[in-house]
Amino acid sequence: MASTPPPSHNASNPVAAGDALPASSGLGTPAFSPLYQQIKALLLQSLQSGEWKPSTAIPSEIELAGRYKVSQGTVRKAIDELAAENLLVRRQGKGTFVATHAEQHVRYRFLRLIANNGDTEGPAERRIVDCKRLRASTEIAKALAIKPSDSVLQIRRVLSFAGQPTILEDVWLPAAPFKGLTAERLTAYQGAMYELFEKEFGVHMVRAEEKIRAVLPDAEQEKLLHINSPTPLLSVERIAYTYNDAPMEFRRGLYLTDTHYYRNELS
Amino acid sequence: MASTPPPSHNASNPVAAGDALPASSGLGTPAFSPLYQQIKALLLQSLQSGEWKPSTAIPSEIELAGRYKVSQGTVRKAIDELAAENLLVRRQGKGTFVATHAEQHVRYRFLRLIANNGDTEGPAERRIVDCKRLRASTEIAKALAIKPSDSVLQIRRVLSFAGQPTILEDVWLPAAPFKGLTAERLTAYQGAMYELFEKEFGVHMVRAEEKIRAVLPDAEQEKLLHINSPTPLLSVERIAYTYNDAPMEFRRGLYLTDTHYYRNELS
DNA sequence: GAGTGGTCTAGACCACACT
DNA sequence: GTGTGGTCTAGACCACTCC
Repeated sequence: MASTPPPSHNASNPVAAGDALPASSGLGTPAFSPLYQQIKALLLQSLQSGEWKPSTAIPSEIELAGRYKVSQGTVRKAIDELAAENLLVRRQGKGTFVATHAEQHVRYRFLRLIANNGDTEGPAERRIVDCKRLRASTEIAKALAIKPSDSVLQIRRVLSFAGQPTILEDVWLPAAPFKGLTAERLTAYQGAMYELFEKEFGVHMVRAEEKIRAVLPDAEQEKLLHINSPTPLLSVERIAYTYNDAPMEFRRGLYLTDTHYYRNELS
Repeated sequence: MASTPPPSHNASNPVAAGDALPASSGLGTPAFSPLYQQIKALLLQSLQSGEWKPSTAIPSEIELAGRYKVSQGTVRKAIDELAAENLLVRRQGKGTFVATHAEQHVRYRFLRLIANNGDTEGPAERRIVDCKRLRASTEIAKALAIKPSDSVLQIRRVLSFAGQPTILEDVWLPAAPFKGLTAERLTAYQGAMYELFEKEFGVHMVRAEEKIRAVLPDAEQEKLLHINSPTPLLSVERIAYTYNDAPMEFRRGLYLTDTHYYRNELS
């Protein structure tokens, strides 16, 4: 009994690593996938499908190990990666939780604008200027990976810090997943926009890409930001993605950078 | 022999986790430190001290495990973290290597400027405008964590893409570690600046922080970038850090963002 | 084939949070 | 105390690289 051979584990596993090993069906790579990656994919599926909702706990490592018929260590490694990607949050002694935008310290996770004095507060005031439904331009359609004929919501808002309008933002959303979103609901909601998306539409933004440029505002933009003299602004174009790497938001922000700056860490 | 008790490992270990466990010497936190963190610190020390040089292989996991009297798994976890921080690079079948700026695909690791058409090429031309030695201003001294009376090197250069001057950069370095750096050596060197720092001065930049704003250039800056009409620029202030988290460079870049953009990923 | 990192397991024990 | 994640170990086997 001391020499029980460990089960040749790739035999009866949750996901077959490959149907036939040497019979590479024309592809150059056999696409070997470690067990923990397969587990990770399964966990991801449970997140995508909404089986586990933001801020709730997922099953314990031991339970998941039993469910998937693998060791706890393998589940750990899968969860480790999801935690590193900010999809899950581990809390020792309590459990592993689905990440959310609805918590104080991560509320403005994607907002990199910091006050010169180091204050890391979110905007004090959020004013919805406009919210309307229209057809996607080719640019927007491309960013959101939808057809130009599809309809989108366009939201314009101004964020202020200490009474000073600092950010002018245009946000475009595919109309279908956000059916029922109006200027009133946006104005009424206390909290970050991504928090609203999560709670009211079940859309959780996972990651985003930004393209940053320096621009000069036009007359209308100057007016909304209370700018009198010629002032360069940061143009921040963002595409935000949800679980399955599907783009779910396109956003263009104009940032005033006299009292604030955009902070980035390189490594 | 099947029940050899595993050695109560915190007894004779490389670094004592704490001299006396409950005798918290006035501090609120006992500062429990896992073994792998201690190993990580030791590895970090070998990197800092220059014992292992960039692009060379460090000892194998098995050897390190023997050296530190811990299991291979513990060494693995320490290396995993250093690899995640881009200090080490793992290569299956070959070994674990000290990260370097001197490789094609990571040469411009900290340069986030991308051509609009997606080209990810580095600058085609690098022209050194000036390189002189002077006393640190209070701003520079603060950024570099040195005394205002200390001397620093100031380098000014222009980077061009496809013949078009696109980046105007001022770089400040503490004079001491970079003794002997001249405009001639900078001009002569083929490769990225951080590659030169690494090879000729043993200074390896590990991470950096950037503050980004939109600005309007003055007359001299416009001239150096061949700008005729009023054009807003991206101002990118960077502090770069070496192993021990010591600031070793302050840099201010002015980026032309008509043909390029600054790319950032959020997660 | 020998050496390296990569995966997987099983089991012990520690630190932390709730109750 | 019980349950959860966190650490550590020892050993087996796999995948990749080079000789």
